Amino acid sequence: MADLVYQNIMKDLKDRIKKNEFDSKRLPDERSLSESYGVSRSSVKRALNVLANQGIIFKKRGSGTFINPLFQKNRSIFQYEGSNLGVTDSFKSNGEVPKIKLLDFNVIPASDELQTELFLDPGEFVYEIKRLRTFEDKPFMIELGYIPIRVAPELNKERVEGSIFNYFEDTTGKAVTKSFMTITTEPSTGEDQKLLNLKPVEPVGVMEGIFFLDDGTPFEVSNMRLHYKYLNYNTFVDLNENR
Amino acid sequence: MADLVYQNIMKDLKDRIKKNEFDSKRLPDERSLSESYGVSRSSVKRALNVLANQGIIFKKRGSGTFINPLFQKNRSIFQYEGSNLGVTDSFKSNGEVPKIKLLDFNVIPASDELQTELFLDPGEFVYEIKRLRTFEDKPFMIELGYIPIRVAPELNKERVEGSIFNYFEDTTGKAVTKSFMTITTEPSTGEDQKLLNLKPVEPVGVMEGIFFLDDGTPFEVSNMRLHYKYLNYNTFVDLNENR
DNA sequence: AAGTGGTCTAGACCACTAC
DNA sequence: TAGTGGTCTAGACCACTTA
Repeated sequence: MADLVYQNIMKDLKDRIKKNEFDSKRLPDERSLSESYGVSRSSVKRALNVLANQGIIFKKRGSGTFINPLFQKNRSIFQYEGSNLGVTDSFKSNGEVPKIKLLDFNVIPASDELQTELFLDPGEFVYEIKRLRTFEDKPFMIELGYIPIRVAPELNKERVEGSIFNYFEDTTGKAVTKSFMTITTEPSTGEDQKLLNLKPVEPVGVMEGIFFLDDGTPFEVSNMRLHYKYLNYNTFVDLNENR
Repeated sequence: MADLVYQNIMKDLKDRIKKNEFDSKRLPDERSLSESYGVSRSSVKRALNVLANQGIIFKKRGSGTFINPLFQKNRSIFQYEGSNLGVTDSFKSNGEVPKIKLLDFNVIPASDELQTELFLDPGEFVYEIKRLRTFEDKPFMIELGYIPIRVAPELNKERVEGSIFNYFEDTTGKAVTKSFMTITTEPSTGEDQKLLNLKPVEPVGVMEGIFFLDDGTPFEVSNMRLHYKYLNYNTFVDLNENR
């Protein structure tokens, strides 16, 4: 894929961590890695920072770099890692691909709220796309998305039955790379129970988000209701970078 | 507080953005900023990367660095801004202070799992602290935490009835600044329903995490069961793994 | 004292955008 | 072609941990 030094090192280290190559839970020091990979220490640091931001490793000044023991524990099939955005890419694809059933597809005027969130002018139109995602014949997510027609004028019924992000990137070369997300949970509604095969006592996880293209253009507002067993959101927070 | 070059520049730029100083929505180029701040371009880049990772600016190779219009137009979407890790500080902004009811407080040998997660040697002890958090007399969270006695030897019953993070920072000068969290949801158990005043059909949000000190020392493993109306997690994701 | 990660510099070259 | 952000280097010095 990429030919970037730091990304290659990052991927290599990730693989080696997954293979338990560093049984001591400790990585070699940065200067050694720099030498063994034949790159500058800065590039090693950059690779390590990416892994640290994903919560895979953490660094202790003065002592070394260590593998996060929580990283491989508790992995469900569907998992947001902060390293993927869309649903399609969030599956540990062991060959099996999630499927989509289109429930509803309309073009409607953007509400006030959507105008604000998608940065639209009054009177602009959006696609309203309601889909049910299934995996191995089990439904796990009801997705209600809104995409401005101005941004993606070529959507149609057939195209939204697959990954919209992938279709958009393939045809325009523009990728969806950023998102704001809000995660909450609710008791399931009658519709949730019917579509997701839930008992009344079983809840849904709700993920609401705005997705952006790399240049900052808002691309989609999405409301995702997940079967509670599939909500598994991992996140690493570092306060030093948040203010 | 900090005397770091990139953080000072980051804060300064954030202030200037909030003051609408860059009316054109476009920031000066990196080389100009480097010169006007009297620092290297690398430091400017680092400051800009932090802002980009917070979704406040977007960088477009070849054209420049731009302010996210949503940040100026609707800053409330950026709720994560200034957010804190601990429960106590999350409420401070509203003026109200949450209260704590201590349910259980023990010192026990660390289980194998805790040894792994907190980087402990066999035979080490941890505090087991079970607390109920209430806000305006309404309980909203059951918190089960484990803290190594080696890290915080001076805890006692009285002290864990307040904010442990704040107490620890006040007495040692070391702050809890990082966390790795997994967010899920579950139907409520009988205990949840009793303590959190939930109906059987109402779920809990579950946040499990390890909290770290700034130097990377694991400080606490925590399992938090939240009244579903209080689980509200905001996050910004940027696929471009910068830094 | 030795070893570790953190910060910062000065500069080279590359990739993309706009004109 | 000029200007922008992206990547990468080689090295200096600092702050902290461990022995």
